[in-house]
Amino acid sequence: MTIATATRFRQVCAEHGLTATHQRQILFEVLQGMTGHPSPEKVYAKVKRRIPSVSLATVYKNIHLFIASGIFREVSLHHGSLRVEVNSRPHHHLVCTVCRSISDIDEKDLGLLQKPKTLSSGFLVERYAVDVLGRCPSCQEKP
Amino acid sequence: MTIATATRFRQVCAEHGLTATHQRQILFEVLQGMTGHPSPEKVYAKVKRRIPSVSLATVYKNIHLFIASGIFREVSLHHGSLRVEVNSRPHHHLVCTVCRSISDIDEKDLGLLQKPKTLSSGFLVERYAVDVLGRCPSCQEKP
DNA sequence: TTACAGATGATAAGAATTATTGTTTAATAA
DNA sequence: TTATTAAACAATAATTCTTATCATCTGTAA
Ligand SMILES: [Mn+2]
Ligand SMILES: [Mn+2]
Ligand SMILES: [Zn+2]
Ligand SMILES: [Zn+2]
Repeated sequence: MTIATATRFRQVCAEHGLTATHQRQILFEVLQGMTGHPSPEKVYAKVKRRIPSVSLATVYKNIHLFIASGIFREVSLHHGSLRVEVNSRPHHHLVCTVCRSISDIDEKDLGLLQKPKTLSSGFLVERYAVDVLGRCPSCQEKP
Repeated sequence: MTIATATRFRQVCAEHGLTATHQRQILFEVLQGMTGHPSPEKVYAKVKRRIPSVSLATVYKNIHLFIASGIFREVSLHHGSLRVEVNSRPHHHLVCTVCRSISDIDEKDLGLLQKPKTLSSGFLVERYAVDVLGRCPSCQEKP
């Protein structure tokens, strides 16, 4: 870790009211150096190289803390348990970032996309799934 | 169950090459009668009212079977484990429906949306997350 | 009707995540 | 600097969700 990195980490912690612990700093640096969408286990493996005594629970807790603070995001808000889609109409989803409730919105009511069927990357498109992220009516009351 | 429903179920099974068992029929009817995005436990509870001896494992297995056959969908392809987003640029995701790999696509390269900031439903929009579902290059080889 | 591949129910096992608890540490003020 | 204390930590038990195993049963087609 460079002095600059360390300083920036302390700044980030100050901004979000977090205690600047050694474990958090290494986790922060490890995450910044990773690509893709790593799992907690993958992150843990990397942190452990630099802090052999680190606990998996600490990695989980601090990933959640970083996410709650907005320092990092999670890839998907619905990574929990399996849910069955029983609505056969073409539709998308309104996902509340606070309570994680999911409600349907008809494709036409969203009215926003012209969907390219091919992408330069060689990916064969089947369909688009849009999550509109935000706050549901009942979660707008408390700030 | 009406005769019509039973007949339609047999037809669906025939189309997809599935054995038409009693458990599957009740599951099918229960799913069709539900709204929202039920969990396997919720579905199990309803099936159990009509077949008290049914096993949770059977419900899981047949939900997966229905999904694999395309009779129902799952709400999200990434409902597995937590993944950290370490890419801070505005981007969306290409999700392979076969191997479930997730790769990034820059917002501008997707180039498709004009995003309404308000929705009639009273939902407060923060941002949009688009999953482009389809087949990644390596999964296009096998049909 | 019978044979049998495939489905079911009971339950053990596994994977991912969270809770608990005793110990250690970072921040702050004397 | 050192003492104080709330917060964070490591270790690990517990919980939740899902899948695997296996003995028994059943739907299908000959
Ligand atoms: Mn839906
Ligand atoms: Mn991404
Ligand atoms: Zn909400
Ligand atoms: Zn693929």
